[in-house]
Amino acid sequence: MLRRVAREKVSKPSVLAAKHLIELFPKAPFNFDATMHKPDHFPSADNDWEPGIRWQTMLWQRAPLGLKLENRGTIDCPEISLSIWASDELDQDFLDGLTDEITYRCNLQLDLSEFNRRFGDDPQLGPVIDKWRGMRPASYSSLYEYLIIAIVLQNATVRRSVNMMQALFDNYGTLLSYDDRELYCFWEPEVVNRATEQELRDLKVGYRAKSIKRVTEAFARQEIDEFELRNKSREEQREALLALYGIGPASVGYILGDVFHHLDELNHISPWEQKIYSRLFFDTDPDEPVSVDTLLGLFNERFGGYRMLAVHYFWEDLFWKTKCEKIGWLEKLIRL
DNA sequence: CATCAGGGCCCTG
DNA sequence: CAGGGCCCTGAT
Repeated sequence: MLRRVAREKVSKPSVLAAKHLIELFPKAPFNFDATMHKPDHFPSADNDWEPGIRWQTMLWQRAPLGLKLENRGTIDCPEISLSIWASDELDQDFLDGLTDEITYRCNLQLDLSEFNRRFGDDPQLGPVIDKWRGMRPASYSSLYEYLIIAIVLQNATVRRSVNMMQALFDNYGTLLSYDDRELYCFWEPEVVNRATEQELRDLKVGYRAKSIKRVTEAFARQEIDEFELRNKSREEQREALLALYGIGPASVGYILGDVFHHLDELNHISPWEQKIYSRLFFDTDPDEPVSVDTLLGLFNERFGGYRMLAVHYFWEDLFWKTKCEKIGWLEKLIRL
């Protein structure tokens, strides 16, 4: 049987000419870089970062946008300058809605004071909070987009996830040009919904093609609504997400934390995470990790109410360190 | 060259 | 509820 070769899009980028500027005021304390860049995320063509600046594409109200977020403040007096590029002029209603959405996704109004008060003196967490004070978990994507990211993460090394994501952008994304750079913007679910499972398979996503297809279909048919889900309970959200084909407890755990901001969500620890936590909290050899139950018990006892947020601080701290220093034991666990 | 596990999940028995 | 299969890749 002949296999169709995936079509490579070689279209020129669409140039976004119209520019708008908005000031955002996150709730202090706010750490710009630790919120706007997560070194544990695999690099993808829809965003870029350098200290003080994050570029991010965004599909909002069917309009592909180029965003640039720039740090204009300090941790205790935060301010973000948000530049927005679009193909056409945007009206005030659109900009207001967009501002609200970015504020939600990036968790800009999160009040960290109780967390800081409660754990500021913790011998292990306290120093990490001091170091990253104002950091918060954030999602830069819609729920649909995050689900796609979660699917390409499954059972793959980082390099493979990067390749799968790039192939999807090349074929279904929109290449945008703004602020002297070219970044891909996500597709509307309808676009991938028109593709066949075989077309997706030809992008070397493997058996994930079926999951991508089924999840996309659920959004194209509007069987799942991110904004309705935001107002439901954590368990209702969990149930709705688990009902999606190809989405299991590991993906749901990330989504409840990053997308829906549940700061106490931590039920699932995958084997590679187990090794890293064992080393961090019990100083064990990664080859002989402590049990998942032991780890969950420890988190529950020490960080109850903020399990996900607390672990997020340790986790990000570790991955920031890997940016500038070699951590031998960790490199084996993060397979590139 | 072959074999295998990987930042899961589904399905089967 | 334990375990096999799944796509592809790069490490061994």
